[in-house]
Amino acid sequence: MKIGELSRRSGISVRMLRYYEQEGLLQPNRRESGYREYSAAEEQVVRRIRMLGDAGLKLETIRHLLPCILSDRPDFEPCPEVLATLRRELGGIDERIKCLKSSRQILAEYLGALTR
Amino acid sequence: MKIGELSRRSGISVRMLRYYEQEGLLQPNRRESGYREYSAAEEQVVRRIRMLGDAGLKLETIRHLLPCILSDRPDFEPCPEVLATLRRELGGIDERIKCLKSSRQILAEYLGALTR
DNA sequence: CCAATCTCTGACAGCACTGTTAGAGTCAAG
DNA sequence: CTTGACTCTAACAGTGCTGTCAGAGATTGG
Repeated sequence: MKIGELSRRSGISVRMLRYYEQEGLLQPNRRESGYREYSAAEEQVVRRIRMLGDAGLKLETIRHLLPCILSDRPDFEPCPEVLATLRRELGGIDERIKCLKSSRQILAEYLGALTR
Repeated sequence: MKIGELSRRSGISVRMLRYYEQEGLLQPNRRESGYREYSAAEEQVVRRIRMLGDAGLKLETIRHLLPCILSDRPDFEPCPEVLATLRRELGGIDERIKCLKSSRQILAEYLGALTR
């Protein structure tokens, strides 16, 4: 599929799809004309990138973790650096979830008090 | 307390404390010299700002919610706009938590597979 | 074949946040 | 009172992400 359709399907702007590529997160095939051609697999990758991005990971971090999101099962010897990144980001996500839950509670309590 | 001490205690840079003020999130008293003087209450506000910020809320949003984090119980008629902001941000936080949990699962599964 | 629509690259701009630096003034311990 | 540490304001810089625009080429339906 061409970039416009992928954009429509994924909700990610054409601009950002090209940016993902520029940052090394995607390598779509090209037609002779130069047009990018995305596969269904790439659509899935894009959705995961987006999900991790929304979770607060930087694209550069996501790039390091690409091997993890390209295959469901590891089929290579895990480089210790990737392992470390994985653990670090997992910790960061847990931290962020904790923050969000605290914040949520503060706001929810307040909303409850307001609407009682 | 002066800005440096607050920075040390809260872990927020002096630069950012001044930025919070610039954005209307803090109004510390001033000594005659011009030095900012922070109260213990303000330290708590700063911590909550930080928490909400880490959770992904923009400072501008946090500013709208300030009344909610300044007092534990509402003592005024809730302006409908604040109410709407509150609901909207609560929804956004829920969404973000969902995202984070999904992402966490992807990474955790992969880490599990790698270290098995 | 033609026109409307899409895509390409490259550049510029903007936002939100954060750090750093400079030059001037303040504070506090000795 | 002197000195080193702190603070003030203002400005500039940089990062990460995102939009937009311009000019050229590709695609496709009629």
